[in-house]
Amino acid sequence: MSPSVDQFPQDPAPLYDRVERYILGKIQSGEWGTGHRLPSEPELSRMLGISRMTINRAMRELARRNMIDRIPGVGTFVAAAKPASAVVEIQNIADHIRSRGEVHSMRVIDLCSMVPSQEVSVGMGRPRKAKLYRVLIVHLANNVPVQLEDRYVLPSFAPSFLAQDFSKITPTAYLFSIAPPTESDHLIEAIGAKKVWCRHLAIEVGEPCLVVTRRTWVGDTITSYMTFVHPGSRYSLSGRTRSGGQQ
Amino acid sequence: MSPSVDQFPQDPAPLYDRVERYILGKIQSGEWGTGHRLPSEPELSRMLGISRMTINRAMRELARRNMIDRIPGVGTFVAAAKPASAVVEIQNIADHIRSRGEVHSMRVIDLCSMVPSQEVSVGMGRPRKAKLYRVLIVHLANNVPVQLEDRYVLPSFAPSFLAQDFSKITPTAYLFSIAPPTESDHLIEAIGAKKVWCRHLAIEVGEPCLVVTRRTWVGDTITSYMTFVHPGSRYSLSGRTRSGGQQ
DNA sequence: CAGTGGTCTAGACCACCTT
DNA sequence: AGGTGGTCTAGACCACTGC
Repeated sequence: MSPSVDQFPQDPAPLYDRVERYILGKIQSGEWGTGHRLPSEPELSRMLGISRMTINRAMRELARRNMIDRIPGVGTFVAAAKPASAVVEIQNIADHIRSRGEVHSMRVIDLCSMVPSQEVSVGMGRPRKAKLYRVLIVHLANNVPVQLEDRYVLPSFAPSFLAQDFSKITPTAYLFSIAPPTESDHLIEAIGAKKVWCRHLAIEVGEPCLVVTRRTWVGDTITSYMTFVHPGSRYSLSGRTRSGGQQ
Repeated sequence: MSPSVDQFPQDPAPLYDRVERYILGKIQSGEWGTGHRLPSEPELSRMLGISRMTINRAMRELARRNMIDRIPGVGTFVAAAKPASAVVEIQNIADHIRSRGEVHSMRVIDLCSMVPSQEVSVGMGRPRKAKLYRVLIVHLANNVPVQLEDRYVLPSFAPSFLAQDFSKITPTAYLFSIAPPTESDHLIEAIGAKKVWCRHLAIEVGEPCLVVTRRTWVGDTITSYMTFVHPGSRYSLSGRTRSGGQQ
């Protein structure tokens, strides 16, 4: 008896989709364990009575999802399960606040052109005494401060930066409108509140803060360097992940 | 003059790949701005002298990457640039330590069956007084404590949990060997050190700690609930993101 | 050498949208 | 009715692998 991909004949799903699930079923049931060699494309094509192109599309999709490994000239194999890389998305603070039904507002503390600290200069790969635009903003949720944003921006990237009203548009949104970042990195730390932060966030010195430091690239140049300081008691990051690997 | 996809005739890249880059070029150069309607598949097929199936594969790939929006019966449009969702991966602590060239070791403080706190019971959706397996471990990097792992495990998922030697295999690795999690969620907070943590991590009460709370699923059941406590001064999370959206 | 996956084509049918 | 994307097929050629 030839195996059938049609476990649910009335299923209107595309054929390649059903082939994917047919293969996934074999893997998840354990019938095809890690490292097991799958039937070749022509073989599956004959077995299921489906065109090779359709089989190919299904397997290509599974390979993209790292469920199987394909080696030209050799064969196709069930991939080893890999740890789901737990992931946290750093959301836009304004959206995050609004999504919780709270009111987002901003208070601009400083907006100027200045020579930044060496940490920032080095982090952005700028000459020691090169000036950058800088904005210091407090983000409030229902009038309670939840984030202190300390941001430096490459003047040549955003020449009109100093003319913006950052109580109305977030620096993130403004810079995004010039050009969306192509890349970014970030560092998350727990740090005791520094004295400078306290008056803006209405917290005590030493109180645990969640600090996110982030750089954004547009092409090859670093366009912005920023630090987000959140009172630990009023802000946290969360996320949910479907397994990236197998199963 | 008909446009050519062959800007680099000696380029050995597959045709669909060159078609993708041809389209991306139009978008990134601004010639086709956000919302611009792309030529239809048959149209591009004629324009470039390439089979419709190949055009389709290229466009399907671009749609998967959210570079274009496709509406059956209507057309294909340049997608709006979306904020790259900055993302942080929560790495396996042992790998993380080793990748920095340090020596990872563990000290088991507790391994037992117990009724957990209500927070854990509720978090795992268990009856109020149901027992769970629990392990409390300190992870050390070069003999310096960097993580306190407080983990609860569903007994029916890992019946032999209490018989393991968790100074040799991490709970994460052991549970993974039973069945890789299919899903997980997580919460990252900055919290002042509680008294219980201090002796294990060699820190002072109130010192800022980076706390990650995580649950893992296998199928529909929550198999494990864990809290990772890191001294803020000795541990941080980092990551890098290529833009998820456009350009 | 035969077998594998990677690619490409021409043509076809379909459901859906717009006119 | 004509256009659009979605899918599927049969057949073809290729580079590469392993025997």
